Amino acid sequence: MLKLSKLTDYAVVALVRLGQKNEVTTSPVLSRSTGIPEPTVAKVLKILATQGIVTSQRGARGGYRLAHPLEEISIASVIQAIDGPISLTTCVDGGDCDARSTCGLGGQWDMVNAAIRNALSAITLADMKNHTVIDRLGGLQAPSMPSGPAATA
Amino acid sequence: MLKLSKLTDYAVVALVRLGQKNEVTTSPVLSRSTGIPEPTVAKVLKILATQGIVTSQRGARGGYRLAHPLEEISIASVIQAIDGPISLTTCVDGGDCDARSTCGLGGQWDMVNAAIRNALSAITLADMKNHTVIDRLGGLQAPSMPSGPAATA
DNA sequence: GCTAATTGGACCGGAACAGTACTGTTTCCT
DNA sequence: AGGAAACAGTACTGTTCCGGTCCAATTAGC
Ligand code: FES
Ligand code: FES
Repeated sequence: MLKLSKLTDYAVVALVRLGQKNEVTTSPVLSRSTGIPEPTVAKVLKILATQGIVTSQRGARGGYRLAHPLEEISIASVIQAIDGPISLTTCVDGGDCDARSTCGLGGQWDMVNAAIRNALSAITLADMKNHTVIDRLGGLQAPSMPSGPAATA
Repeated sequence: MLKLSKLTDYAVVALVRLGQKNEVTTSPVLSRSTGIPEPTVAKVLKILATQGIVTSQRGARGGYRLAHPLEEISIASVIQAIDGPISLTTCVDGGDCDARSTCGLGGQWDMVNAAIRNALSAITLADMKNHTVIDRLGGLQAPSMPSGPAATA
């Protein structure tokens, strides 16, 4: 349904919360503070650690800390860390599409895909925290639409 | 992975092909012309028919025809017809998110979701056919990005 | 050196999707 | 009228992927 996994949603919440208290934080603490189930938030942080979004400190008195400030972490990077690369269709980036030769849509999906990716890259976690997403998206509505699409609902 | 289902990909290909020959076309013909397996393309067209994207003519010499010109069919409408509504996270539109009260991201996802939806609504199947997607997306890149996000890869 | 705390990685169950098959209904052509 | 062609709807099956759980590796502190 063009939806991203629930893990990604959790990741954003956890990261924003991590950015508010700028110190090493453990999974249980983050779980209590966000309301996300403890095992789940732990898993999310584990993945984020492997992707370099957060740095981890093992052992007692360990925990997680942001690798970059919130302003430098884009939504896209979080999505790609959890859900994998942003690829609307299988045929972007030379995917193994069955109807490659006959479809006639050569590479147009790549454009759409890149547009989505750019939009998501422009939004940072700081925007999510400060509720300033709308500012960044000001130019996102299609600029010129001569013959308005009808079947949009 | 923020990917839309393969059926949607097929639907776009089939619809563009349908728009090229502006006459009633059968599933087998469309299958041969697009390279999509016959049962699959049939299933896709059936769904599109129920959603009013195409009109169907039953019986011998029957087939499918576009209900609207290509210029009036947006990518978003096709996606919604096949994959259901565009909802990035479960918490858009009053979803049953577990951490609603504690997450602190009140409604920001709705903004992001709406942006994606608007972008996809601005692209029509005619743009896909004519390879003019890039034109429509010219204003999609975020306008101002003072402190560029670093972790974008 | 031992214990406790915490991350790291592997495992498993279940839901959603893609694809297939079958039956029924409608329409055209002979 | 009869048969063939094509859509409509439903049901089924195999597979993939997400979500969650469990145990092993690692480090700080006493
Ligand atoms: S290459 Fe995938 S549909 Fe054209
Ligand atoms: S409402 Fe879903 S994460 Fe905040």
